[in-house]
Amino acid sequence: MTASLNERKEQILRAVVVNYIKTAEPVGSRTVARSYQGGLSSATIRNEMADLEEMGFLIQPHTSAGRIPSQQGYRYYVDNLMDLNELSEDVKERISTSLSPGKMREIEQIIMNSTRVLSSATNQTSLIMGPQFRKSAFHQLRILPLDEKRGLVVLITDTGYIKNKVIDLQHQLSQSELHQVVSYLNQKLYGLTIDQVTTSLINELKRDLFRRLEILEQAFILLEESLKEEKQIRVFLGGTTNILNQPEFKDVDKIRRMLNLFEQEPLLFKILEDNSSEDDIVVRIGSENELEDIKECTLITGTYRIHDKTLGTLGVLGPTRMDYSRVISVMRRLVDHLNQSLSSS
Amino acid sequence: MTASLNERKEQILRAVVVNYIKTAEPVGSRTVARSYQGGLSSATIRNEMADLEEMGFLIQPHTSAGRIPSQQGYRYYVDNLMDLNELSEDVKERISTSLSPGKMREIEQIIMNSTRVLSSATNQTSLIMGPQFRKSAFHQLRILPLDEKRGLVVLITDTGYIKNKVIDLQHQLSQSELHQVVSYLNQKLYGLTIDQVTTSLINELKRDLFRRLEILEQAFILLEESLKEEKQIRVFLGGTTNILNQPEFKDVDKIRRMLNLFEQEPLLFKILEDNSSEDDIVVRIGSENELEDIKECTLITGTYRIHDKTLGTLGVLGPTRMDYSRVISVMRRLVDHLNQSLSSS
DNA sequence: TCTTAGCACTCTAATTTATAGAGTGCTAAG
DNA sequence: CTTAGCACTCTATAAATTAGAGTGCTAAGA
Repeated sequence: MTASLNERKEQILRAVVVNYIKTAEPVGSRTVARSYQGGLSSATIRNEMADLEEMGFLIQPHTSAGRIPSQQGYRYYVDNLMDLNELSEDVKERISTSLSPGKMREIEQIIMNSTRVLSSATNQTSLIMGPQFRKSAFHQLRILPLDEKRGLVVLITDTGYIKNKVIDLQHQLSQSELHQVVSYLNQKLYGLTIDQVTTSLINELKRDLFRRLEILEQAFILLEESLKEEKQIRVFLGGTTNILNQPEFKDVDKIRRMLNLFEQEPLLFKILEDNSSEDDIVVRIGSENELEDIKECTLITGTYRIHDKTLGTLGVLGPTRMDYSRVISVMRRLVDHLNQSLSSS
Repeated sequence: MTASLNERKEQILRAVVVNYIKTAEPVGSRTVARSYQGGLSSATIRNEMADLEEMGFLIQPHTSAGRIPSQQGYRYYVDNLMDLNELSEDVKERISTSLSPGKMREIEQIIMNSTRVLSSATNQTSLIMGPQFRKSAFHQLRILPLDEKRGLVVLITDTGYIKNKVIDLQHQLSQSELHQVVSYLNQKLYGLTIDQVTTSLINELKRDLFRRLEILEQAFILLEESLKEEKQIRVFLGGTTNILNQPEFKDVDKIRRMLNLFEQEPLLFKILEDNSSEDDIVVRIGSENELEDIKECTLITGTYRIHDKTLGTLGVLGPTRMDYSRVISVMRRLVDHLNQSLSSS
């Protein structure tokens, strides 16, 4: 816990942060003095700023430049100084229309729309992880015979995931046999989370069933496969090009590293998963992030849920100099809308 | 048709192209002289190069630099001078293993694997358009009741597409009613391409069916919707970061334009569709491309098919200075493998 | 004790100048 | 027709110069 600042220092720190977020240029004492309510000379401000630097809230890029906020400075700002700004009607509307139900029963649709809104309303890159398949509860399994040789397995979870997979039915099963198997499985698996459907459970069921039906090997293999395949989850990205507008990414090499990161889905997944906490919204500034590649970035994540059950996480990733107030406001509203529109369906 | 060149000019042009592709630096007369079989002085080469420039095959960035190939130069090289290089065992293997059947029944899997191989083997950005849904033939329609209120429509085409969509079944249909509708539709639609399933045909069927069943409005709406939704097609991208390694993209602004293009799926679709001709492989150099944004790029596309029916198109996009020989070789082999592995399933 | 005007000092970023080197075109001789 | 030789051009890099923003410190004033 860092010591708290007196009123005046707070006001100066806020001025520096706000200004720097807006202009991306180091902020000098004169600039702060101009915006300071009540009037103080730049010299006084200079003294205070020197103090703030010594205390670790500000940084001087070089001797004759203004100050920029340190990571600790941003942190103090977010925790104590920032006030959330009211969203424009335009943004509010885009959020509601893009999540308007009716059109969308598919969860993937909702997610992709969310990335779009999130990135365009914040001018940053957004990433969204859909409902965690592994934590969804098993709801229904169906097998549709397609022709003599092939069938379609359809797996449905309580969070609205619908996975399908074509499988070989080499040992031909009769309609009624198939039906028996399917209803047995549905009965046994209903309500379990996908994580709970372990290999050993499957084996147990298999043994159980074998007594009654003998040609099921195939059916089980496919079940296992279709589950395994979904262990990794999809992360959706939006507005990746937005980082190119940020002056901190004028260096091609940095751009490369970022874009490279964006192509590695497992990493993105890890980033989001690490941050899905009980709190609705989490702000991780700079080195507060675990992952080396984003230690110069800020990640703001929000978790959406349905009846207190965590479904997924959305995130905004950008330079530490990001408009915290705006991003958090947008995130707040989007999460609320998501919670609402998912609960109502 | 441009005039053809004499042996010596061809040899010089080839040397310039090959060298420039390799080094990305303008090629001087000395360099060409060194690699010239049979020995000629740089002065002679200089004269020839001056001729080639006047004829439009070479360009001089500025007076005291070497030459680089013009668009026309590349074209001549590709049409007359290039010999396809043998692929390394490594690449061959990656192509076959990534397309090995068995694992993959899903067409999307195959496509995504192809993007990966294509971009990594060419060091360029690859884009692939899957089987054109609209041109696939209707195969089967199924409706699975999920619970009282909802059903799952499953639409299957002859090219292996499986689309599903959850729909409301507000006016409740009995099992048998549903069954009647579905089998009627299957009978009527079988074998038509999706493009042929027009709104007017649907309306006709509707009228026809209304005589027998009255509560079908819903079912038809969903059919129409699920078809409409798929009008736009997915284009998969691979290796988008590869353009950052190309020296012609050291300018952040160019990068932005490119990445922006990559985010606009409809444009990518148009690019690929424009180039899916009868020819297997098409090379479009620079301004031969329609789209303004890629007039400084070369696009090499390949079309894969099954029994002479065009399924989809894959492309490699990079600067005009690209290793034509290698890209075409990789593309050739990948297309062959695709054709083969799709025909066999 | 706190504030502030004043001033010398520092450092960067932009601009100018100088320099080296690669490559050319032309000429004239073989 | 080929080629050695040479003056010339142009760029890219490095070095030098300059302008300006902002600081820290001092000393005087409230």
